[in-house]
Amino acid sequence: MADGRGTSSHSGENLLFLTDEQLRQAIEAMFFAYRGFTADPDRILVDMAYGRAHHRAIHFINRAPGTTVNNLLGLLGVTKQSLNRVLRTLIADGLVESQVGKSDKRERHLYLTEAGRALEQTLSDAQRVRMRSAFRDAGPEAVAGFRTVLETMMDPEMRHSYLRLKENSG
Amino acid sequence: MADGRGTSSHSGENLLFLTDEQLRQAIEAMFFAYRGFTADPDRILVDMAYGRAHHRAIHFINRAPGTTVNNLLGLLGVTKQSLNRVLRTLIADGLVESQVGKSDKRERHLYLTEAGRALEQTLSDAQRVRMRSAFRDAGPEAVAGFRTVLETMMDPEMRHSYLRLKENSG
DNA sequence: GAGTTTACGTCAGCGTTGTTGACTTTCCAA
DNA sequence: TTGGAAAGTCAACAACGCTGACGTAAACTC
Repeated sequence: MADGRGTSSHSGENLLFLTDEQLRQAIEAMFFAYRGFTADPDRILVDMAYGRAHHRAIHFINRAPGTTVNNLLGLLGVTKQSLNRVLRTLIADGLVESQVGKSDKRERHLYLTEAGRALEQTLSDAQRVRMRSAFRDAGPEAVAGFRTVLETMMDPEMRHSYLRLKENSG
Repeated sequence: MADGRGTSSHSGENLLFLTDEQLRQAIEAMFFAYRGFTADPDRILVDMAYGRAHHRAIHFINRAPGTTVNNLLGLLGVTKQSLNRVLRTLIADGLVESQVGKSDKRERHLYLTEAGRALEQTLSDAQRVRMRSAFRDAGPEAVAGFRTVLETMMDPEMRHSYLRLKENSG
């Protein structure tokens, strides 16, 4: 493995395909691309007092309106305290509304306000511009492959969350 | 745009293909997949006193041995002070060696020590396991598409750095 | 009905990693 | 020889993760 030729013991095209060098390049591509992926919303957020964590919270509240704090915790993969710090400011700033649950009053259901939806739109528009142009340049087949690989790269739990969101939104 | 049908004004398959909903799903896929992407090395790093920033520095020093601090700065996209904090600990711990430049003595050329290479191997092995398995499951065509989209998603500067690294190692 | 668990909020403290700003040292080049 | 680039350092700060502890209310379970 340390010789850079890969651990694959298959023959034919698979050996070429799965060399350590190819994988290393993909790792770098992932790193550089993710930088681009977050760059546009980040630029918008610095002008406000918000960061990437706020963007993520807003994104998922928009995707799953009425979601509970616990549910959101699972999606974001952070601690309650970490999320709370973000939610507190968003609620205080009138971007997010927290409603006590009807059937279970311990739960808080989260919704974007009008202002919250506006910010979400601004942020996701910015992010989609880059995605759309990359998708257009790469072509439909490349995009299909892109999504397939991303899905298989997720942790199983996250894949489950991802697919559930996908189903509930068409 | 707010109606969720996309900004595309083209007709035919492109309209279906580039809906805001499709793009939104891709954004989520990118988010969840990146979490998986970093999860394995992160697990190794917590046991040491290191974080993701150390991993990135080690990765690129390994990829471009003898690179200068300034060069590394550009690749990582962080400030000199931020990188310096990381490099200092890596040098103190004997994982990275800093050599004064011969032609230009202001420059420091960075190399991994034996111990540094060992850690790099451990980290990238862990990261490659997931990539390799995702690539195998998704198949060669999906992988080609994956890489195409990632490359078109990068900022032009980053794409240039990426391609340069690729040439020098491919 | 009492005791336990669950959901949520909060306080305090800490670590990593990013930022600016100011300053010094070294050294190349005009 | 002087200006400026490269590198390093110090200080201060912010975003955003974390753990641990504590409190409250509601829901459950025996």
